[in-house]
Amino acid sequence: MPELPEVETIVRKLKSGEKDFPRIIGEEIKSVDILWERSLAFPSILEAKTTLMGKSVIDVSRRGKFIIIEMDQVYLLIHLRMSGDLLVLPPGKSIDIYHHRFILHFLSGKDLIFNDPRKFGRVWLVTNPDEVTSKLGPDPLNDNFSPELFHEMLLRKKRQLKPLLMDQTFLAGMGNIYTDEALYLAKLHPLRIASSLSMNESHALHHAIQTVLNEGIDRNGASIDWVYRGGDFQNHFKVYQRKGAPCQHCGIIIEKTIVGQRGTYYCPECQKI
DNA sequence: CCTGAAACCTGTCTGC
DNA sequence: TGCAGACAGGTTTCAG
Repeated sequence: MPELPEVETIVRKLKSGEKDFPRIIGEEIKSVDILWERSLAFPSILEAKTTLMGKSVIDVSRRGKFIIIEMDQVYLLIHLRMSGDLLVLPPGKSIDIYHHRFILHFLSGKDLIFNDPRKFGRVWLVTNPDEVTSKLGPDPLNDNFSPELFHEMLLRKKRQLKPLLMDQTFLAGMGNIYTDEALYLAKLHPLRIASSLSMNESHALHHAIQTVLNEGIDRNGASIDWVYRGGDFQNHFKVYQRKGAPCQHCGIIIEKTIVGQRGTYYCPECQKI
């Protein structure tokens, strides 16, 4: 389920809490369960459990699609990949452990659960988040991500726009849905070569990226199929999963193709190459 | 540097 | 009803 808006939504819930999802700031760890060993990317299970015991949560933040849980002298990083999700159970509440991979039990009785049916998600325990996130490109919602910077970044790349925008070392946070939506908003074909964009086209794409991400966050992310629930953005897609439906701008039928092994939706009239 | 394919996984949906 | 095959919000690795 997770692209930047879905991850941001989860981070905000972890920090502030809401009904049936209590906050975890200040919570002290009593014990750790690791139910699928490969979910822990680093370090060893023994070392992770030993280190985490007795630590308290100081803050929760996001870098690209990584969730960063700060504790004393150590950081827990979580990447949800394709099917991961986080939930926090109030004291006394339990749930079927189907697909649970990693659990932090807090002294208060709350549980932080990493649920991940497809087992692609990963957890890291490191003393410095940079050990995991240093290769990421700029965050598209960060103040330092200016239209001018973006244009310079694009000029240096002779790559197709769609795979480039999804490359986390280029830009951190875009995934398949929001990339298609942003390219549609900017009226750019997914196969356009990045270095061929004019200043106006770069700026339009910059604006489109921030617009779709902010709308996604405002709507608490997108819920699709059986994986993620809670968000509303799926009801506002302009092209994603709208193959065969008319473009809201020109009325031409939305098409689907494959780009970089990913299903790609676009309007052949509004997004000419 | 860039592209495409395969691998890592389970669940759901479609079509025969 | 059953079953094979396609497909799914991501990333890494490898061949060319």
